[in-house]
Amino acid sequence: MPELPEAETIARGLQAAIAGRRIRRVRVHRQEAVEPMSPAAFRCALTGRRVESVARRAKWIAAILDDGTRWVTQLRMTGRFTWSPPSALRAAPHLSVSLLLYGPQGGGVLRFYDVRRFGRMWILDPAAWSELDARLGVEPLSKDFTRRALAGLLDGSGAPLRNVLLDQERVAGLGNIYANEACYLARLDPRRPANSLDESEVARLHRAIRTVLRSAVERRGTSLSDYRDVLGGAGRFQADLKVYGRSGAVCPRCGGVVARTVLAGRSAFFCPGCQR
DNA sequence: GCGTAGACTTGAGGCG
DNA sequence: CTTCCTCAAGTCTACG
Repeated sequence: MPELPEAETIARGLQAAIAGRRIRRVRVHRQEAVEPMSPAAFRCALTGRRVESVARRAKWIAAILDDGTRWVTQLRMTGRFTWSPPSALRAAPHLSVSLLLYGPQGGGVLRFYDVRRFGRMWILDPAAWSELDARLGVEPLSKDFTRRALAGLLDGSGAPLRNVLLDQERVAGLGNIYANEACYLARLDPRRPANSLDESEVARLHRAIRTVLRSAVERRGTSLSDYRDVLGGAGRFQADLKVYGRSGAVCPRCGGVVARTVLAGRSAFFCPGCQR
């Protein structure tokens, strides 16, 4: 599911829902979700803590707690949060972790679901968080992500462009949907060796990455199947997809036919007519 | 060091 | 209708 725009939408939703509230109760329904911590240690680390704020880094969700630790979630493919009033509803299938939170304006239940069970949560002290943060590449919507910075990242690799854009140690937050869409918008063949781009092509790609991500954040992400925001709302960027998941469709720019190929074991979509 | 294949996991959709 | 096969938003590990 979630790439940068989906994680951003979820983080903003969590900030609105739980920032300032205190965690009263924690239940771990699937212990793999918190490994290598034990469920008991995880519950103990969170219970009684106040959530100061919630933000996104790359595709990770990080809540800062009042003891200085970070409660970090990696959503992977199908991880999903829901926020609901404490009274309401029973849990649905695939529930991994649930928390009860209260604040001055009342409380609610935060639930973490994950059909495919890849999603994980950790409690990190400041040093462990710094280590994680340092391992991740530049935020593509930050001002550190310059054309020059992108050129430097691409120069280091002869692998296909699409694969390099997926490398979280280079650019942090792009996943398969937006990497493919950015290549399309930049009119670049995703199979091109990353280090073969000239200056104007790098400039086009830089602009395309930012345009695609900003637009997808504004649309609250792409809902192809599982992804929903914390209140259950779908994203709307799926209507704007030009190539991802659209092999055989007509290219809206040149009238060619969108093709699918496999790069490093994952689908790549592009229009052979106008991506060079 | 670099790049790719495989593994993890469950469910949906296509095909016959 | 059932069965089998392929594929899926991510990332970590193991090889060549």
